[in-house]
Formats: sequence, C-alpha cells, structure tokens
Amino acid sequence: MTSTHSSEYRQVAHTIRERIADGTYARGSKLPTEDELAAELNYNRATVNRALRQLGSEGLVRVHRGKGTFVMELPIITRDAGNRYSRANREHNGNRGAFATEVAAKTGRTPRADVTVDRVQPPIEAADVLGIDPDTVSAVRRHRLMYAGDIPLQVAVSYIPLDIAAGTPIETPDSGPGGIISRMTELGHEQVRATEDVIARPPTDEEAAFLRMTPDQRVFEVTHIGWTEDDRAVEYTIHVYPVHQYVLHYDIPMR
Amino acid sequence: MTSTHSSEYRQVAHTIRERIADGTYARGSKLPTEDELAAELNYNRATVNRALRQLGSEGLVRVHRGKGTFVMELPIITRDAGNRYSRANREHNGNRGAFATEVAAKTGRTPRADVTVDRVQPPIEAADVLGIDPDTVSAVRRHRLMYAGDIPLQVAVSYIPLDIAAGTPIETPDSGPGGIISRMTELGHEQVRATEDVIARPPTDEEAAFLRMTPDQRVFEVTHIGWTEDDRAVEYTIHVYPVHQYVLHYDIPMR
DNA sequence: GAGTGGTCTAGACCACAGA
DNA sequence: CTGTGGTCTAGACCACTCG
Repeated sequence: MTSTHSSEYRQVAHTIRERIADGTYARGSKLPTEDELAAELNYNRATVNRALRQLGSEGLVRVHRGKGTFVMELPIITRDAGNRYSRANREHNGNRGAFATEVAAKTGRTPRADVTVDRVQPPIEAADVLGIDPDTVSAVRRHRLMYAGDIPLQVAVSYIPLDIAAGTPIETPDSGPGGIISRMTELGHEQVRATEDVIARPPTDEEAAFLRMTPDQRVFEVTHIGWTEDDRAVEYTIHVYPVHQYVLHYDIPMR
Repeated sequence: MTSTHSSEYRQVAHTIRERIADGTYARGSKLPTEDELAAELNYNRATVNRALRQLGSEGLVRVHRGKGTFVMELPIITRDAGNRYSRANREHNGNRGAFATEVAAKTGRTPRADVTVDRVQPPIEAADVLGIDPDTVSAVRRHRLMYAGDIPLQVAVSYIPLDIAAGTPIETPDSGPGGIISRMTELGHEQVRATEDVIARPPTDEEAAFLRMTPDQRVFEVTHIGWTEDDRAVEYTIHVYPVHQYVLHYDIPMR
C-alpha cells in the first residue's frame, strides 16, 4: 500500500516482496527464474533483474549465478554492546562470550573463529588513538573471521600497542578465558570504558567476498576503542557486520 | 587499487570516485553529463548511469533529474548518544541540545524543527514496550522533522503514554528547556537510562521524499527507549537518519 | 523547447553451476 | 552442454528543470 505508481522495477520488487510475505514464495525456497517472472509479469528480464537486485541488496533474497534466486531466512542477530563487554559475560563459558551465545541461539549453528595474529605498522587512525608510531611495527594485529557453522558472520581487526601485548597471550590466537580484555587487565591495563562509532557503508571487495555480499549491500563498521582509567586507549578494533543480519543494541546511562 | 577486473560499471564508478578524490571534480561542482561521460570513457550511457546510481547510493554524488549530477559536500554529523542525554547538555542553550549544536557547527546552518503533536493509537511495538493499549488512543505522538537551514536531516517520532503526558507541556510543540526528558522528570518520571537498537534499511517512500534520498540509499533507524528507575519505559522514539551523513557515537561503561 | 537524467526493451554475450 | 543470472549496447520514450 505504500507504493504510488513508481517505476516498473519497483512494482515488480513490491510484488515479489508481497509474495514472500504471504508465503507464496516460502523461506529458503527458490524463486522462479528471471525469464519466468518476466514472462508471467509481462516485463523485460532486465526489469525483473533490477527488481531482484534491489531485493538482494536488502537481504530479502540471495542470488546465485547459475543456480537461481532464493528467499533468505533471516535470523537477525542482536549485538549487545553492553553485555558484550561486562566482565561477567566476558568470562562466562570459556572464551565464547555473548556474541557466540547469541549466534548459537539464533542460528542453531556452532560459532567458530579463524584468528591470525601478527605484528604490523598500525593504520594512521589506530596509531593516532593508541598513541603509537604509524611508521614502525608498533602494534599487534589480531584478525578474526567469525562464522556460525560455515556461514560467515563478521570480520574483526584489532590493534593493540606492541609495548602492551609483546610476548603475552594477546599474541596467541586463542587468548584464553575472557579474551584479550581479561588478559590486559591482568597486565595492568584494565579497560574501564569503551567508545564505539557506527557507520554504514558498502563492503570492500574483500569483505564482500568473505561475507558473501554484493556491492549493493551495506555493512555496519563499528570502530571500538577500549580506554583505561587514565584515559589511555589500549585497544582499537574495527568490527564489520552485514547490516541486514544485525541489530546493534546499546545501553545508555543517563545520570 | 581495490578493484580487480570487475564489471564495467564498477570501473566507471571507480574512475569517477578517483576524480572526485583528486579534485578533478570539485566538491559541490557539476559532473559532466551522462552522455559526455559515456562518450569520453567509451561506454554506453546506461553503464555510466548505473555507475552514477552506485555513487549516488553511497552519498558521494547527488543526481537531480533535469539538472545534472553534483559532487556532494559531506559534512558528517556525529550523533553522540551519551552527550545527547546527559542532563548538563540537555538543559544547555535553551531547548537546542547537542544535536542542534553539532549541526550548527558542522554545517554552518541554523538548526530548525517542525513539530506536530497529537494523540494516537500507538503502534504495537511501542505499546508493548510502554505497557499501554494499542487499540485505544493511549499515547501522545510527537512527530519532528529536523533541518539544518533548509536541508532536511532527520525524522523522529516519539510515543509517550497518555497517562503521563496528558495536559502537560509534553503535548505542546515546544516542550521547553531540556525537552520532554526534563518535563518528565518534573512530572515524577525521571529517565535514568535508555536503550537504543540500531538497524540500517532503505528509506520508506515518505522518508525518501522528506530526506531527499533515493531508494538505493539507506537510513539508520534508531529505536530509543527511555526507562525510569523502576524499569518502566516512558518514552519510545524512532529516529531516522540518512546513513551517509551520520556517525553514531556511543560510550560504554565496562564496570 | 532544449538539456539532462530515469527507465524500459530487445538482443546479445559472458560466467558460473550442475548433470 | 544446458540452465541461470550479470551485464552491456543501442535505441527509445518519458519526466523534470530552466530559459
């Protein structure tokens, strides 16, 4: 009912959206081919293609070249920034934490992460915030690819000053119970607050490939910075999530 | 350097992006027409059109049918959820608050809001949270359209239980210094914390019209709920922002 | 009316998936 | 090899802007 008489591809998209909503096209099922839809609805295939691209960009359908177009099942994942970083949740059930718990609950799959750790020259933004040198190898980088079963869910890259992390468990892929935040506390760099900046942007080619996204879709880029009592930034992490699968949840104290 | 040999429209987009970055096409200036670009770059106009649509969806250019395509100037606005709701900032400089201050600083224009207030049947989601009846007129709705000068920046719709707001300044468009949060405190409903859920989605037709967006772009939808000491939700607000103009900033206490 | 973008069509060719 | 989607081209028509 929202549609005025806009362009034809929008009408096609609307029609398909309705058919998905009313169950004509069931969750997970394959849509008719573009040729079939074009014939049935009396439009050119290019028009149908554009409509499907629009729906794909919203995450409602997924298009596989050579196979067909499928209605997505959308287990929306809530990323709770509060729980995520409370000590209780961090040290809960091994190293898994709130993210893994949420993923397991919502998708029924096993959370998993591929972690690689190395020492690098930090990007300028990270170096600025962390107060380290962007021109020398002054940071430990932890690169994480996270999955639910075999479904990629998130990319995260963390930078930690080398003078804090060198030779510690932070430089090992499995950083142990409570993760690197707990390790940093043990090392005398307790994080007492964090800041996060959220934007939405198209995925890079690498992100699109890993997260199985199209250039039309969007990711949340969450820049997370961990701060100590004396206002030193000790962790700089960028999280990347496909927007159509996530809700970001924040708790805000008002006094 | 990110581009592999992807499709041609992506290459065209890449070329134009570079020209904007290196100043060949200055901020605010008009791009060559699609016909000119097609001729120069040796592609069909449809291909150039698709490239420009891509750039438009990212907020890098703005297309005006009949006039041309223009490089956007992007004063990115930081919406600070922490400062926004701290009492000090709320009661600062009249009713304007952090949002207005930020807008004024970043755009050099005068912040302005069109406010309409009425009593309505609340949408189900709001009614659930607020603990009121979705089938009767049980809420005051405050609908706000906000601008910087004549540039539309944000849509916000708030629902407040009628039993709190009836006959109070909350039902007047100008709710006075500190806004409705201060009014609610005076009425014995002090908000002590808030929660926010963030998603990114395409704009509705109405939002697209007001915010001057295309269906390819995205908005942040921030669902903001204000809670009192005894965990009653007393305010349910949905904020809508064009994603390409905003950074959402959060402060997260970790202990 | 001329300039400019939005979209549609018809036809073509390519790339990937799967039997 | 066939089915299916991704994209490009050429041409056309429409809608909005501005003189």
